[in-house]
Amino acid sequence: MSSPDERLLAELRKHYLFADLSDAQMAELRPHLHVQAFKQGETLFDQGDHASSFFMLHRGTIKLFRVSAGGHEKIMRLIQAGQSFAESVMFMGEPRYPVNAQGLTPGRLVSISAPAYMRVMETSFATCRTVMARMTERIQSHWDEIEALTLQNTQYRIVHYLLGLVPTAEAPSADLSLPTRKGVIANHLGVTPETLSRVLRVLQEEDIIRMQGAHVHIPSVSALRRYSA
Amino acid sequence: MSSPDERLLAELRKHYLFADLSDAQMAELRPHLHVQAFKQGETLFDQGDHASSFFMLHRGTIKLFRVSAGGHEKIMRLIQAGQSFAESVMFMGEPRYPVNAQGLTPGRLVSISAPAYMRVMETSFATCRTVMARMTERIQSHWDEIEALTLQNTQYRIVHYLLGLVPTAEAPSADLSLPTRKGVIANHLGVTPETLSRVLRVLQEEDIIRMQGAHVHIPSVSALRRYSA
DNA sequence: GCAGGCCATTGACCGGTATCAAGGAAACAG
DNA sequence: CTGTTTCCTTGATACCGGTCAATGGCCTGC
Repeated sequence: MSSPDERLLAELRKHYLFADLSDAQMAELRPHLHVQAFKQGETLFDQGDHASSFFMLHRGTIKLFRVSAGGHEKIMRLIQAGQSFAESVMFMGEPRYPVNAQGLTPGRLVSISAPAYMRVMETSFATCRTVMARMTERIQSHWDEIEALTLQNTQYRIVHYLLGLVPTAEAPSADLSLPTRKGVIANHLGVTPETLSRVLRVLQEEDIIRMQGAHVHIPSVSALRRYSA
Repeated sequence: MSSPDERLLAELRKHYLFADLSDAQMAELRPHLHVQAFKQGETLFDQGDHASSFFMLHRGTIKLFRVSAGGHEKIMRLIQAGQSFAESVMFMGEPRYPVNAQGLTPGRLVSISAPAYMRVMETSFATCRTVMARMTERIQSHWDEIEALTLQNTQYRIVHYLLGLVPTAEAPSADLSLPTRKGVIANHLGVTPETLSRVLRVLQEEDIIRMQGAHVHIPSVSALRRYSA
């Protein structure tokens, strides 16, 4: 746990949470930022924990998840380097983390004091507006997920997940790497690893995709897109 | 389509969108508010429509829903009198409604010009903060819904829906009316009307609830709560 | 190089929920 | 009051995806 150096600070300013802040505002915030390393499998916080900070992930991968009464786990969100998470604790009367967070890999993150950031935001409507815009995007994506869970079958969800990983939307073909283990992806999509495996096999048998470990080759993105219609 | 009268204006000010505004701010907003009646079954907007306003429902019930490629419908949210909806269009670069909206009953609503409200919000951090807090609540409820869809069976979801309708959390027993038709509720919960009917029958056979049309009597709320564990 | 562990795959089976189809009850119009 | 419509209920059946169990592949550490 230490303060971020100049280099990291410069990187932070590219993130939407800090992009619109003045140098003075940034300086005010600086003492309330802390860098923290974590190990693979390390618990960062548990659902229900009292929350005074939110985070920006610098290196590594984190899963945000909930656990059912029956002990089953559902990954709500996978956090990759450069993404922030748990900003919402800023706006809670009794701030508690709504999910568990655990490192999927070792990594480093920056914790941001929620009250301190809130004070700065009070003097930056531009930041306010950006934060609200991001929250709106998240709400949209939740609606998309709820729609997919109720209206579409698993094959559709898996195909759409793959399409979401395609780097450039226009290119006719694509090559991509799965961002994490297949079991984790399956859980995130709300299916079992067995089902994911079976669907991917069908896609390979139909020559829609080709796989080699975590590497996926899509000869025709439009063919894959047609497949989910 | 007309301007709201004094009485309605006073009612609006109880709503979180207007509660923190000064008289001057309210006066500035007034020309950008419009009252509008709608009929049962009337479409208020379609998903993808260009959006320059959001709404506050004054009387009646509205469904926000999406339609799958196969023509199936999923109700994302049921709006009751006093609730606002589609505020998020304020924060979009290219504002388009993310769902369809249709009247389930006849009713009246107030439309609010998104850019006008945004201008006012710029001068009221208190309102900003409240809006962000509401968005946070919505995000939480989406997470709850996603968790329920992936981690819990339909009986659990239905029981929890009933528990959410109980007026006072403390009372040992409860009486309540379903807010709309059962088919609509079933769709909102992501099940078929047949399944809802069957689950409700089981709950009645086990003497957990008693039903008479849209009226539900719960002899023991804690027994019902235990039922979903 | 070999043993052990983790992860992915494959197969057999089961169960929950949707679907299809029919009947019944309540609301509504004439 | 009666016919009509809409909604709810009930039953029979099908199917998707989960669960359980076994195998195989890859990586790691010794």
